[in-house]
Amino acid sequence: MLETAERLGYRPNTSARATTTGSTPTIAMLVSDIRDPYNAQLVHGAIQQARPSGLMVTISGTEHVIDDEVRVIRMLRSQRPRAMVLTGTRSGSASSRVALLRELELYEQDGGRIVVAGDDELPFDTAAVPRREGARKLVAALAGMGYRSMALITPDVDSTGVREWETGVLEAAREHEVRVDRASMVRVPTSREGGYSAASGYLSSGRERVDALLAVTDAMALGAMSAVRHAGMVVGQDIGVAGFDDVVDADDVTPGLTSVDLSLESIGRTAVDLALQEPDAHRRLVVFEARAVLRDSTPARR
Amino acid sequence: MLETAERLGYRPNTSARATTTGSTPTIAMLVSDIRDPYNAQLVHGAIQQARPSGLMVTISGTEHVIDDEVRVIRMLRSQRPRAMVLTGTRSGSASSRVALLRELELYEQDGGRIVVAGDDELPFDTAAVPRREGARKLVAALAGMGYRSMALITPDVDSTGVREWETGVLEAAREHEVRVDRASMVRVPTSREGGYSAASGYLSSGRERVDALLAVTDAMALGAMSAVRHAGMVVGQDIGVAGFDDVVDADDVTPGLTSVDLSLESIGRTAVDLALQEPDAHRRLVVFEARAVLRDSTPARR
DNA sequence: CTGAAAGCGCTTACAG
DNA sequence: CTGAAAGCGCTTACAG
Repeated sequence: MLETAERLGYRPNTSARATTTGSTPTIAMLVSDIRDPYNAQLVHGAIQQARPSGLMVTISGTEHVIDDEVRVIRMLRSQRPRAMVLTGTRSGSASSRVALLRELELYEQDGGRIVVAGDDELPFDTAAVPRREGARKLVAALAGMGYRSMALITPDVDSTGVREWETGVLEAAREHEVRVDRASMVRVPTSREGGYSAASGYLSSGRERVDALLAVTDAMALGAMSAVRHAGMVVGQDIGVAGFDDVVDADDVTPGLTSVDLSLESIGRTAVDLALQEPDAHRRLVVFEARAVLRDSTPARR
Repeated sequence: MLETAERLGYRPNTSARATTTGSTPTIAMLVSDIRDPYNAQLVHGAIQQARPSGLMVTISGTEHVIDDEVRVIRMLRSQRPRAMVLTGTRSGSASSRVALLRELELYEQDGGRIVVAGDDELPFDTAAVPRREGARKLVAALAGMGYRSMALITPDVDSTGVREWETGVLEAAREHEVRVDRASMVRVPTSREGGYSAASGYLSSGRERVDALLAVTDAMALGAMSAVRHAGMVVGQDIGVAGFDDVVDADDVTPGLTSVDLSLESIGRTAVDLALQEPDAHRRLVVFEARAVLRDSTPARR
């Protein structure tokens, strides 16, 4: 009997199973763009953790706009995934936010589990990206190496993630007596180009030179590095540049880019882990360790 | 009635639907490692194409070993995905290959569609990566810029993809009277480190210097670039280096890496496209255009 | 054209 | 402990 099944290549029908159990053995991840190494690391961690439990991971693209996310979640609900993992940050009106929470609540009522792998801004179990701590550690490390003044390269969209980073930077700056020039920087798109234009704008502004440029993502920092070069200066020597996320293959850029390792892969794994745990009365919040990774783009001063 | 459904947040149950229709509205992609930009581009293309049709994309990790792939496909069959998209290359014994084909055949008998996004080495509809043409174009372009001799950095695993690349290189080399030093290179892992060790081995071998080093992936080429630097030479000036895949953000490496754009994203899209077409008596093969992208790592000679 | 019934392949509660 | 029946939420073929 069993061997007949084996011979015929029988495989149990997950869908049929799911119609009785009420859920499908999959984890649905909502990710903005899988080509972004930040997201790829999260997803990779999730896949790793899901596989031993026989769970599939599905990827759905969402923009950072809540309304779009709501639409995706509605679609996803049909699928009855065991869990949804929300990543990234989102922006949108208050009413959009209500729609999002409603959609998620309906999903939970159906027995779905919701987990956030990212910023701690939604009322669900979350594996939190340690932006604030990471920013603090970075600034502390730079201060220890003699950096006394910094300018920040920040995105034009406001989000919890960016605020956390800024808060961390400012806290550590105050603590270590580092001057932060905030006013000077325009807010730019979270991209390489954004970083480039912000940095070159700053360098040509005639403002007092700062010891280092801090960008909220590695991509922006790379743009800033190239702006520094195009301004005829040497990164590291004339001005330090640091990123965030530690997602750039350090050996591929010269000089190596100082950044902050956010242990994204572990966050992805933990998100799945949380998803597989029974829901609890109190919300679970796992915060990871961040680690400043110092490279040649910020050599010790003097 | 309908509005009641709407108010209660009703969503049709895909699993129940699937138990009657026999398949699930998902495309299952088998990918080695989603963190590899090569794979991320394929997957991104697939997601783009799948979404308008209301299809989810699931990602399963596989090593490049057939037996592992067979295991994953068996699992996946339970899911009854509408289609499976195979990527990458695979190696394994003849009997493993038989097992793979059997598993895939069972899946097809169940009404599943199989599509390859990668090398043309399996008897299914395939969106083919234009490695051979790409290699030809690269060598032709370099020959046109005065490169007369090249050494190849090749992987230690044999695969259709590598053979295609080699074939393309050799064809174009013959045509344009470029000397290819094959014997000298050891076969190395397909990684940055592999590229480094192959290149440094070559440079310290005392062999006659060649005009350029050609690597079968960008990652290997990056390793080669750093080996060149560590050998006290200047990439581009003393020796050219070229990669393949055009997956490296060119602005982030100095000098920019010459490579070949394989239109991976379109290949991902097309794979889904093929998956959604009715199976046909004759196998469909879509071959894409490759494009040599010349950058500073291979300046014109003289 | 409409509506009730049968069936998809499972799981689970229940009778024997 | 085993095995037949009911039920999961759909689709589809069929009777009215």
